Formats: sequence, structure tokens, C-alpha cells
Amino acid sequence: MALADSLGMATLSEDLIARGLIYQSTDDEVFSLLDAGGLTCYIGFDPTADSLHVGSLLQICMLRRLQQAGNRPIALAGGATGMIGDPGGKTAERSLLSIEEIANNTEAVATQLSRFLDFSLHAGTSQALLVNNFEWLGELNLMTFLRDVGKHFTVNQMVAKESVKSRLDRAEGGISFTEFSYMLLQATDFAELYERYGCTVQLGGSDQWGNITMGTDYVRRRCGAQAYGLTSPLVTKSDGTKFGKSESGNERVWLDQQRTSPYALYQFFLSTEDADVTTYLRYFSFRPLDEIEELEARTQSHPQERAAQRALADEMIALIHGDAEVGRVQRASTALFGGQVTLLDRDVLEQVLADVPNSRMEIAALRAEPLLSDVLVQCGLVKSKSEARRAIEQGGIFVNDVAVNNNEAILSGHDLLFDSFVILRRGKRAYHVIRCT
RNA sequence: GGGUCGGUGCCCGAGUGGCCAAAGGGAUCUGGCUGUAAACCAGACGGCUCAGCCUACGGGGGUUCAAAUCCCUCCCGGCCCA
Repeated sequence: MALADSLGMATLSEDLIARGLIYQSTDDEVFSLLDAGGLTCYIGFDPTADSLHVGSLLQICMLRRLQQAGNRPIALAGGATGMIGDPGGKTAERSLLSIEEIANNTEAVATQLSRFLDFSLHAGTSQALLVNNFEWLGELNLMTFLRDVGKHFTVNQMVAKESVKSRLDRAEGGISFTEFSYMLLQATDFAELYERYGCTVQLGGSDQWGNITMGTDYVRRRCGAQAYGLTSPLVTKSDGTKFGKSESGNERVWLDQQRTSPYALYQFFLSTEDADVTTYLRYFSFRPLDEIEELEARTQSHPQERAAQRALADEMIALIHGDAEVGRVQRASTALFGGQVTLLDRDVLEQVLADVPNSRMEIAALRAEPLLSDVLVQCGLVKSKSEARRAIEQGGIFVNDVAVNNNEAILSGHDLLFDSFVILRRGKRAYHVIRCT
């Protein structure tokens, strides 16, 4: 932006590049256009679930950054493409979701996106838009599609795309015609968005490169306009495992607090490895780069403080769940990891309870002295009694911070803290609080 | 449609009548060391009323004292031919 220039600040593109957010672009002139502001850019999100997960966070942040620099972001909900399934990045054909599920998911995802972008009139020309491609793809007639869209593409170029080639080369699985068609639908989206909103830039993860270039080509052919594609790197972890899975349970980490509690999300970011944390700060944080560099230096000199991890976790909770949640999850985390849980006062425990997995139990049930192993299964800390037995034998189960080493151990009124709580823990950080009433 | 190869625990993958809850690897879990890190070391890793029993090697049926292993049939996938 010209204003930024005159103030000696980094331009949008300089910032994006310095953060490592740019993987490739169809034409570098897009950078100066973005810096000047006023471009309309889009990213598509397929509603495969009723919530986005941290895997989409980078793209969401991209739109936010573009908007902050004076461009207009369009979040495209793939109400139609989600019905087909993107073949990219997958090894096997995916099962189709029902129409109702898609509609449901699309709505949920749309609501979620609205928290990250400014959809209000105050945003002026950069007011964010949310559109659903079902609007134009849903009713698209097959003959029209084959004549008007299909004619612009050769199967030769489609087959050459990495997303398709990898599936063709596989010994098993193959690719259905349905998924094969996906890229044409995505290209259609781009052209539609150009015609409707003058959208000239599509962004996405680097796995979207093939789809995006199909789109820019198609916009040129169908609309005679110059369109650009820009990809960001895929978020990876230094140990080679997939970003976005919780440590325990190997479950996805969601942005919806019903699916992943703010506490769990906070723990997810807080436990980022040193080797990854500075990369993530650059990717996800909206702090200025010099602050991030300070945190990097801090990680180098005093890694045990985990200043970078804390900053990252705080900011992400504020961004995703709001400022009010930050204090809560911080308190819960310090309480549980800060030392002896049994020394906490009652108020703190009450607060912790709200943010940590918990369940209720009749006080009478506790007085009946249930087997600890049964309670562990009930509250989901272990999957089966065998697992409970094993965990106990291995010294991995703690009641109010004290390791239990007897399979036959029972819970009783003596285990209550403040006459109301029993704190169960598996391993180092899987907590479950039982509240007795 | 024909031929052929294959379908084993969360994944990959050995096993080809008993010694098989099934080698090995990965993932995961727990303990240790640490910084709620990584790496590393150790153990665990189908279920249960746990020195035993039950359920499992694509589904169903059969042969046998005994089947993941042999036979029949069905389903699914790869490859080749049409």
C-alpha cells in the first residue's frame, strides 16, 4: 500500500515473503498489484465437516492479511465442489457426503469464517464477501457444462496434473471420473467470481497449484482477462508428522469449541516443538516481524521459557475464540501444569473445570467405592478396561496427582477435593475432572 | 466377459495345517531424562469376570482331532486380454 511505503513500513508482499507465506505465483506482477490494494482475491474452503480445523487456519489468515492491506477477500464455501471431492493430496477416492450434510456444513463453515474477516460496511471497498459456489454450480446443466466449460480443456493437460497423475500411477485406488472433474469446477468458480466480482486472484496451499493454474488459464480464455494464482507452503512439522493432529488421540484440532475446547486448542499450540514454533509464528501470527524475531532469539537463548510458544498460543486463542478466553485457558493450564493440583484453591479449580474435560458423578456413586479402572473407562481417559489395567500397571494413572499402582484401586469419598472434585490424569497431560454432586 | 494376482491386527507387511492374538517395521500409549520440547533409553500395544477364557487373518459354507493357512462359493481391488 502506498501509505505503508511512505511510512517506511513493509509492503504487504514484502511482509508475506518475509514470513515465508509465498510458495509460488503465476506472475510476480501480482505482488505490486496487491501492494497497491483494491484487488479482489479468493480462497475456497470445502465443507467436508461442520467446522474448519487448524489445517485451514493459514489460508484464513491469508485472507485476513490481504484485507488488512486494503484488498477485498472472498471466502468461497464449496457447497457444490464439496459434493465432489478434491482428488489432490489424497491417496484414495473419498466417500461422498449427503446433500443435507453439505448444506449443513456449508452454513457452519460460513459462520466460522465470518469471525476472521471484516464483513461490515466499514470495510468499504475491501468489505469481505462470503459466497457459496452451489449458487452457480448447483444448477449447472450437464450439456452447458460440457459445451461451455469442457471445451476449454484437454484431457491431456488434466491428466498431467500432479493431483491426477499420482492417483493414476497408484497400484490401487485409481480415480473416479467424478473426482477427475473437480478441477474443472474449481476453474469455473474462478471465472464466475471474476465475472461477478472482478476477482482476479486465487490463493491456496501449494497442493492447489494445479487447480489454480487451470483457473487462471480458464479466466483468460473465457473472460479474456488476466488472473493470478498464488500459493502458500503447506504447514509441516519438523518430525514429519502431520500438522493439525492432537498429540493424544491423533484427532484433528478444530476451530469449533464444541469439537476442540479452547483449553485443548491452547495446549495444541503451546506444545509446539522448538523447531517449528518460529515458522508457525511467522505463518499465523499478526505480530510485526521484528517482534517475532525477538521471540525467535528468546527461543534460542532461553528455550525452557517457551516464550514463543506462549505468544503463539495466546494469540491464536484470542484470534479464534476471543480475548476473553485467553485468560481462562492460561489459568487452567498453569493450574494443571504449575505444580501440585491439590494445592489449588477452590475458585481456581472451579474455573479449571470449565476448560478441561470433565464429567459429573453422583456423590452416592462415589461413596459406593467404584473401581478406578471402571471410572477411567467411563470418563474416556482410556478406551477399555484392559487399557486401564495397563495404564495403571505402567504407573500412568494419577488420582489427585498421586500415582496409583493397584489394579483393584477404588475411588471413595476420601478422594474428594473440597468435597466436590476428583482430578484424574493419564500420563503427563491428559486430565479429566470429575465433579461430584 | 475371460485370465491372473491379491484382500492379515491402527497402517505397512511376514506367515501357507498345530509351537499363532499371529514375526518385523511404523504409528500410538506409558515410564525415565527434560522445558507440558526434540532426540534418546525402557516397557506396553484385540477384549474380558486376565496364571484362564472369548473374539479375530474380506463374507458365508465345508474338510480336519486341529485352519490365517486346504476345498467350495460370494464380495472387493490390482494387472493383462476382450
